[in-house]
Amino acid sequence: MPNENIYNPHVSVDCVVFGFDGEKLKVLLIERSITEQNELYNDKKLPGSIILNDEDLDDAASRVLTELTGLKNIYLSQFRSFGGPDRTKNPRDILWLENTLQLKIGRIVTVAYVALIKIDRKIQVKYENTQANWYNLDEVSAMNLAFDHAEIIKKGLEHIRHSLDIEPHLLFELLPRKFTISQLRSLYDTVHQMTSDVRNFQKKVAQWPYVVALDEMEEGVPHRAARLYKYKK
Amino acid sequence: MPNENIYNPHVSVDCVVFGFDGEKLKVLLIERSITEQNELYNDKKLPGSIILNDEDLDDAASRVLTELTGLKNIYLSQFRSFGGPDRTKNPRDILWLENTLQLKIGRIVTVAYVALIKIDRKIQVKYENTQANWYNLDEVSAMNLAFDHAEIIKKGLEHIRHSLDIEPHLLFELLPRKFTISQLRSLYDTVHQMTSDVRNFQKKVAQWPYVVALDEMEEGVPHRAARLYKYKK
DNA sequence: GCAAAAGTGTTTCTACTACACCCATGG
DNA sequence: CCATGGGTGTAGTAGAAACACTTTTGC
Repeated sequence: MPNENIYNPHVSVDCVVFGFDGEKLKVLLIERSITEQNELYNDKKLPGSIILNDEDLDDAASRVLTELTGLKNIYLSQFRSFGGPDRTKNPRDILWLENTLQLKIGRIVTVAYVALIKIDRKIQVKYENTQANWYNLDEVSAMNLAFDHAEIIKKGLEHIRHSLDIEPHLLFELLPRKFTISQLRSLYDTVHQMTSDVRNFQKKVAQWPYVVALDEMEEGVPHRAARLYKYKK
Repeated sequence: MPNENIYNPHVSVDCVVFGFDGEKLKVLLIERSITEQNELYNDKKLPGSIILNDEDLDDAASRVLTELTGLKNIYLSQFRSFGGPDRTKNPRDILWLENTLQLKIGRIVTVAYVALIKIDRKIQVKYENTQANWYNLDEVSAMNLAFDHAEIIKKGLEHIRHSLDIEPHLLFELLPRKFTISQLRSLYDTVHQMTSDVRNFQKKVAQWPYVVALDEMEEGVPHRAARLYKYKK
């Protein structure tokens, strides 16, 4: 198998890519099709890849994201590795791996990353015959997912909630460059699983020096237009 | 090489084991000796191991700790993986690995754990001809360490400071079963890199329901004896 | 009796909570 | 003119911070 000199088939990276559509947190999943005993089987998987020889883990995760979205400068953070000996034992997953990689596969330890992207950026969601789509996080538990990807998403969500809690700057990775306080509050509430008071929230962001008001208003809304703000590091 | 059926030589675990001696945080390191070109070379390394085939990552880390200390029920938490392609390229490290494991070694991705242990427990610090010792964390940066273990310790320290901050229960993993408020405060201050006020600290722990006063006092101290407390979950 | 650490209260300040009404705009 | 979401202030509470002296014990 020629790929053995290019790939390290013992370690992979997987990315839990989060977005925010104004109402809910979403995760980017790749559609997967497997023909198993002449039956076509569809499920989803996380964007990921086994690592290349001589490739650093962070670089592998960046590569996956760039190939998937066409974007650079995405917030990306390693959060956990998954290496249970059973995680690559589902026959469907083995079949898919060996077809995709043209490699004999044993146990794969995967290093998982979370990424945050602005869902409004027109991302190229196609990559090597794969189609990616955004899904609400609360739908994910009812889906068929490859490997232990359901578990990875769950842990990734916990991790990113915690990160967004202690590091509010990261919230702006999920919002458009220009946003209203309502959008920010909606995101904040979603992340913290609460409904915060409008006035108290305004006070809170007023003392975040990195949220600056613009001389611009929302347009095309059927009610009073809200002021736009931007994030300034 | 016969070990190939037992070990997975592509993935390892390393444990950053923290202790507290009453004054400073310490880390447990293993003395390593290498004979290189007829010269004996000494340095230190983290306790660790490549994983066994069909062994989960957490199990591998537990195994390392149990073999090292003889203890079970140690707080242990995965915090990060390190997989730079250069981390196993130092000739000294390669030599040591191949001698120790009797295996040809390529790149190894390591999954790092932090562990907390009560330094007073008489641990069996010997294991397979290795000798382990406690070192102050501020001395570590000046030491010769194997692989990228200096980096791993640094990241582990950051991680455990954060964990101890958001989860005060973990402080008691580092203290003796019976402790004084001073000891607890000293640990707290070390972790948080501050010097807290004595009275405010007493008030704070008074409302921690899991710190309970005992009917016992310190003994053998050349001043007023302090009350002893215990941690009750 | 003195050195050394234990133990104890009050005040201030700050951060978070609760709560209700008028405003601007599009249709 | 009405429906929809935007935007504003005050009072109360709870938790953290500042701050100094008396107590106990061994030597």
